[in-house]
Amino acid sequence: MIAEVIFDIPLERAFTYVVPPGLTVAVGQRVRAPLQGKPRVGIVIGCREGAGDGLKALEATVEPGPLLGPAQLALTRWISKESYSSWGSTCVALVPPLPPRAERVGLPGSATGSAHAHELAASAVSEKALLLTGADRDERLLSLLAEAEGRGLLLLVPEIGTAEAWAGRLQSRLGQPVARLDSGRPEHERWRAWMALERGAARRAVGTRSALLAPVPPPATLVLIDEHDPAHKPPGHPRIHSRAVVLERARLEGHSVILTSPTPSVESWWQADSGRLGRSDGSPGPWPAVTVVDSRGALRGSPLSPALRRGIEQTLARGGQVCLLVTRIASALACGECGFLLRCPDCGIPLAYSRVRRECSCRLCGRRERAPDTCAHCLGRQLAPLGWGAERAEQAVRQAFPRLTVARYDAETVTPAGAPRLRQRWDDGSVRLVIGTRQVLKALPPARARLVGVITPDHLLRLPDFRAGERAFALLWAAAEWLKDRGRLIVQTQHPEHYVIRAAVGQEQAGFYKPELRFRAELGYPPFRRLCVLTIKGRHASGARALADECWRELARLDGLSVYPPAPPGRSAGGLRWRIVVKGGNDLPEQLRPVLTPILDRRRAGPGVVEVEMDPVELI
DNA sequence: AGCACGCCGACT
DNA sequence: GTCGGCGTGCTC
Repeated sequence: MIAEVIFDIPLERAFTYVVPPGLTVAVGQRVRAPLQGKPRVGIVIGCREGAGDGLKALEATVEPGPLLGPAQLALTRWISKESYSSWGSTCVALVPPLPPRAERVGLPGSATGSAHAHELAASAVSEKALLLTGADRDERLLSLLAEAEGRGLLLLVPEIGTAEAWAGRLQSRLGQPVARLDSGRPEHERWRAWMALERGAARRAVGTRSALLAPVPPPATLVLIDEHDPAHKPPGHPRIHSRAVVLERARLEGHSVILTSPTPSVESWWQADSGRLGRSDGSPGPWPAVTVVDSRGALRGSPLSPALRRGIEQTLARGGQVCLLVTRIASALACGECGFLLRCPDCGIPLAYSRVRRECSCRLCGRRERAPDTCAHCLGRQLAPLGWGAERAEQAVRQAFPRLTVARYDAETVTPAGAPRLRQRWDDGSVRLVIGTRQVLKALPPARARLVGVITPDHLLRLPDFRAGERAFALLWAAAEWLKDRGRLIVQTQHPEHYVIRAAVGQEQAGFYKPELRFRAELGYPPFRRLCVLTIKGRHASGARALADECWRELARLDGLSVYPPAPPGRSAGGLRWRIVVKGGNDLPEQLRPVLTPILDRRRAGPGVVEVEMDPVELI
């Protein structure tokens, strides 16, 4: 007996092993096999009769039966083709963690098969998918799930923080235990939860990304919470949005889908507009009093306009709490004389400036360097931070309110372990004012908050990223929804007439989606066309340039695409790194395949490497 | 001659 | 992704 196995490596090929006597394996099963002399974990994708002369032998099976049925394997193949991630890395990323040592199946093992190794649905009978918006969406979701009592359920959240709350809510509403597959739980628990689903001992699960393929019996309901959240396309392989996977899985296996979001992605809104997705808007919900502060000509030296400063003083005097929102953690460093913006010489994006550490760092390549004293361009000495990142805003607020206890909440300052401590200090009122990025709204309860100040969303509105408006809209809407009608929302902006600002503060969704869809249609952005970004990295500037030109020439020969010429990411003259943006139709991955496959297959044999990002969430 | 480093092919 | 073989070039 011979088995074909794929591994977590960036290669499309499978490796062939002989199955030793006493071991039984099936397609979809997880196994250990030697690769480059060391045992590694892979997935069996094929079995056939044969002697297997000269082949190495499988070492062991990990579970007694397959983890992935035919339908899930077909889905992983689809994900791999859509995302240009190898089939092996796709499969390995989407199966549960390894079992605890005691539960491992050694030699010999027996293939028991799973309770429901799902076959492909005979006819794709996925009921119409539903998009839930509105302030009461969670409650309406729970009602829908209660009506579907007895069906399987897989509820996917964008990050671990919300998994616990959802598990609790489901349990108290539906009255049955919910399997936890989110990465917030220990590995052995996640493995056991997956196995319980496999056996049919559980049929409801809450999870994060790695639970996308969890075995729920069809027809089940697949729920994607906060479908607009960029966290649904996290770093790492496979590079694909969970929304796309959930919709395709439902089609293949015959599940139904519910997407929820206060501010749906423009893609999903459009799907609903064109009838491919049902939309249920629910009630608009309570809204805060909103003040839009026109900060044109102001805000040079302080993140606090007089109106916001007064608002903070009054809120504190009445015993309320304050949340100040920034749109990014770090500021950039710019020359006050010539306007030169300090960028990473390799990557071309502005370097993040930390005044505390007196250093600049690159978000892409991780390069760190001491903050310079003089401008490399004009030799001027007026280098100053640009924009209100969390660090700089915090310093300014501490200066303005020296006797106030101020806390900062963002990915850089708060560790998963430190979050409960801050939450405690917020709950007991020892922290009266918190400055943070949008995650702060999920981490802290709004009960005693009476003021939210958005320092400014202008940075988002001016980014050369077609999704920036959507992100600004989502931030403002989330801030208002958090506060409800308990307080005041103050937005400082130099663009008070911008449709993103007007729609958000006016609690009027159509005011955002209508002009946004028009803009995207005119310029050929999603959902009207699909995007792909190629990043070309070379060891030498000349090689990188040559490879970028080659990619560009080859792509330009394909029909039905718009291919933009190679450009350094960001605005500075690059060298080692180039970026090519491609626009195409719904089948963009297939359109690109004849050109990309030979180039990707060369790997490091060429003058550089090419990375493919389909459907990018941010273009910066 | 001896070693460090970087490049490149191979992985069953 | 990761390992190891091998060539270039520098040092003792």
